[in-house]
Amino acid sequence: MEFEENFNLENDIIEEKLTDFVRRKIASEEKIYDLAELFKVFGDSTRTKILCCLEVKDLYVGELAEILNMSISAVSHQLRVLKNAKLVRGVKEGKEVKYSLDDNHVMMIISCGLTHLAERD
Amino acid sequence: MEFEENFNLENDIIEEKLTDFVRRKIASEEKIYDLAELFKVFGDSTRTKILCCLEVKDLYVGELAEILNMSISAVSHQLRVLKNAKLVRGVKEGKEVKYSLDDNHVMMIISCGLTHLAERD
DNA sequence: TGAACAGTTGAAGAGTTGTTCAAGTGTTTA
DNA sequence: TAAACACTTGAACAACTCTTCAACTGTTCA
Repeated sequence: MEFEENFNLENDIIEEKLTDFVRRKIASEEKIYDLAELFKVFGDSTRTKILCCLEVKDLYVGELAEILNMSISAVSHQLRVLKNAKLVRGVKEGKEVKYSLDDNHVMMIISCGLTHLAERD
Repeated sequence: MEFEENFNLENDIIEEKLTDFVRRKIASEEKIYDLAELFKVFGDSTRTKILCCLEVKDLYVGELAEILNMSISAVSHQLRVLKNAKLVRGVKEGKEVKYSLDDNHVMMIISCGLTHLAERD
């Protein structure tokens, strides 16, 4: 009885230690949150397709819309999401806006994912 | 008038070529879809946190629940998503199920994202 | 100036997602 | 065998997401 209490207590301490141990080892709450927010942006095939297109060539919104066979409005909405995540950049050229990738990490992340897909099957 | 028609036609052709050119250069519709599905899995901080924990140590569902301060049910639901994406693996050990990372690409993708976050600010 | 063009933006609606709760499975222990 | 344990599963619901539509901004050209 007394022993069992001690045993449980010890278990609790070990349990506590494990919890703290893992919590201390992983990235901070904030970093993991930002990371998930970043991946969320890649987690839509329209946006991923836009990024792939922009790797090939800088493009106007209308061109992207034609390539993706989507409305200009839908593309524009997604470009805003990509712009907020600092994955693309838009430069006004007269009436048109030319978009390009903002960062060379973008395609690194994408090819990281493609490698995983290729090797998991 | 005739010239203008030709000119427009030529424009259409050039336009067509750009569209085809970019479409041919990018990954297939299916690959991009799968890629987005993969990133969607990373795009939730609970799941990303689970992956980070499992990098530190193989863990039981209950341990994960305690570390993340979540219900066992919620964790189990997310583990199923991760299992379906072949990112984690669960092995039954008596009453308990021990989960581990299924693939060494998992942490590569995560650190790819962390690098991007670190260098963009 | 005004009409056409290229793109942005806000609201709305259908669809999706993540958590909770309650009920279930399968294993162990008394 | 019955109770306890460690999960899993399905339904339900609130919160979020993506596209569409209509209205808007800003630029060009006649």
